[in-house]
Formats: sequence, C-alpha cells, structure tokens
Amino acid sequence: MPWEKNFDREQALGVAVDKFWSCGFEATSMTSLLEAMQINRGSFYDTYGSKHALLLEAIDRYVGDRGADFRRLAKELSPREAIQAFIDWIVSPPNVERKSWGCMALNLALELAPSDEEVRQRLQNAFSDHRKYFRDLIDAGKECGDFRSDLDSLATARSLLAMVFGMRVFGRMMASDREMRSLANQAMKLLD
Amino acid sequence: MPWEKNFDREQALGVAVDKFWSCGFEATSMTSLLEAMQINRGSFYDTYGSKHALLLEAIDRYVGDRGADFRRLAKELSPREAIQAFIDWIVSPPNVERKSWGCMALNLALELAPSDEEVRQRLQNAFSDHRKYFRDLIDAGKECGDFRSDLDSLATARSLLAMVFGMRVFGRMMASDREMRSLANQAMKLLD
DNA sequence: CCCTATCTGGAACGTCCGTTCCGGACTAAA
DNA sequence: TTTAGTCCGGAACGGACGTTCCAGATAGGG
Repeated sequence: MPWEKNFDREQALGVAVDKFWSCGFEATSMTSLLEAMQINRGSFYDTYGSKHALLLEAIDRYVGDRGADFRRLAKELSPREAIQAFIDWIVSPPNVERKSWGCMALNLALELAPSDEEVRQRLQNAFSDHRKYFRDLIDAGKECGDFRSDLDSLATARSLLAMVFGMRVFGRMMASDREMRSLANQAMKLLD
Repeated sequence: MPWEKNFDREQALGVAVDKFWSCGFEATSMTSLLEAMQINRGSFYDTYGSKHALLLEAIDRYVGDRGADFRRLAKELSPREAIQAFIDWIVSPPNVERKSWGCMALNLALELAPSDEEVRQRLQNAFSDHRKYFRDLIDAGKECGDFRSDLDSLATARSLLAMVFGMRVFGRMMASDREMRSLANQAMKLLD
C-alpha cells in the first residue's frame, strides 16, 4: 500500500548500526549505506532526515542494546560472574564478525569527539552510565563477598572501563585470541 | 635560491603530525593542511607525493619521537620511576594543548585499521614495540627489586599498554585531571 | 473511476575532495 | 646576457560527497 513504507525502519537502522560500527562515520558513504540498508535516497531522507541524524539514532540504538545486554547479565549472574561474562563477551562476541569491529561508541568517540559536540555528549553519558553499571556491580559484590570490602568501587570501575577500552583497541587491531584472553585475565585482576 | 625550498621540510612535517594527531586523517582536508603547513599545493605534491604518503611519514615521525622519549626515560630513571613518568606524562603532557588529542597512533589505528593495511601494519609494529619497552622495563625492575620477581612481564606489559590506551581514550573525551590521576594510580597497581 | 496521499527510484545539484598542470619568478652557471 | 633548473602560486580537473527534487507507481477512499 502506498502509505506504508516497504521496509522496516528499525531493521534498516540495525543495518546502519553495523555499517557505522565497522567502518566509522565519515568512511561510510551514503551510497554504501543505502545499498546496505536496501533503501532509496528519497525514502532515506524522508525517514531519517540526514546522515548525521541517522548516526545519532544509531548511537542511541547501540548504547541502548549494550545497556540491555549488561542489565540482563547483572540480573542473571552474581556480580563477579556478570563482570567476567561481560569481559568474556568482548573476547568472544556472540556475532563472530564483530570481533574485529571493536566498540562502536569508542570508535566514534575517537573519530568525532573533537569536532562533534552532540556526539561527544551522548558518548560521554554512555561511558558514564557504563562506569556506573560496573560500580553498582562492584558495590553489590562487596556486599555478597565476591570482592574485598575495602575496594574503591569508583576508581576500580573507572579503571575497569579503561581496560575494556584497551581491549577494544586490541580487538580492532585484530589481536589473537590468546592475547585477548590474557588481557581478560589481567582485567579481572583489577578486582582483587 | 630557486633550487632550495623556502620552507623547512621537517618542520612542516611536524605541523602535519599535529593536524593528523588532533583531527584524524580523513577529517584533515588538504586545504587546511596546506594552510597549517604554510605550503602551496604544487610544492606539497613535489615534496611529499600525496596526502597518504605524508600520513605514513607523519606516523613514522610520531612513533620515532615517542620511542625516543621513552628510551630517554628508561635511561635516566629506575624502571618503576620510568613507567610512572610515562604514565604521568599522559596525565600532564609537556604541551598542554595536546592533553585532549589522545594518542595519534591509537586514533589513527581505530580510524584506519580496518581499511588501510599499510597503516595497520605500521601501527601494529609500533604497539608491539611499545609493549616490548614496557616488558623490558618490567624485567629490569624485577632484577633490581622494583617489582615482584614472579610478575608475568609479558602479560603485565600488555595490560599496561591496554590501560594506557584506555587513558588515552579518556583523555580525548576530555576527562578531568582528577579522573586521569585516578586512572594513573590504578595503572601502576597492575605492577604490584 | 477518478482523486489523493504516500512511497519509490533516479536524475541532478552545488560543494568539496585530492590531485594535476603550467606559466611565472628567481638565481646560479655558462 | 642567455640558459637551465627549481620552486612558487593558483587555476582547473574529474570524481565523490551529502542532499534535493520530481515524475512515476500504487492502492484505498469518495
């Protein structure tokens, strides 16, 4: 029917996330984006407004999805296990092709933070939330005996996030599984 | 004289390093590059060949300079002090405006690693060298009593490098000095 | 059965990209 | 004084960029 788009807005957004994730913002051309999303130029600008507006939606989607993943882990597992599972998920992501994509938020942060205030704000908030997830888990772990009670939860959460960033860089540089596993072990030592 | 360029090739290269460092590769346009380097288009292509060739030179310059900095620290200080000084140098770089530029090698790695084989190779080697610097210092520190003798120097050096990457990301996201200092302290704890 | 509303596909736009090219300026050598 | 060689400055190139625009297709509503 002419008044219904013949593509799924949310699914196409997911495809865009993958493109921005793997290629970055500038290096993703509109042509390749439209081809991947299977949308025509006209429909694209009617639906999403602009490439930059799409980027913001893609960031929100990515950040939202990762937050949901994280909360699921935190709910199903003990604090230590949840953090371990998160770290392991970086070493061996469920979707194998994403292993060398790193973290979309991190990639975009380094690419756009200096020039794009709007993007930087969003990503700073996302990183701040992520640190809070870690901190809450660490605090919970201190309660239940998973972690030493004199652990500085804020500083530890921050360093854990920094180490995750580092692992993401190694991942994007196609480090071997052996190296990634070693880093994962070292990361967990931050909690001792 | 007509057979002498009226600009300093090496100094102009230094300006290019700063541009690539702060803005990245794609986002640095030839126009802004030529303006910053104070060179004209003709002279540029005569001298450096192309934007990409200049990038490779810039990477070599950057990596060489950082390596020299590092070796100087290693020579003048004890192993633990040298690592501490390196970490402190990230928190408070000698050139204040570079504080929010992060690490040029890291920025370019995330921007170009997936698409530019030549750049990735160079940066992988640079990172591998950097890890070796750390490892040698750790081994030396084990000898002289700075570090515990049962420390795994390879794994520790790698995790230290990952933590440095993380700090660089925080830096480029304009983290506060307080946060950066906290991260520096946590990084040093990897050596305990 | 026409009208209207919506989405589709692609032509076309102006801009900026990295790069090439060449006439003019200059000075040491012949 | 002419010549040769080098660099300078800027015009111009082809192509790719993100974006705009519009005719064509479609199918329910009147």
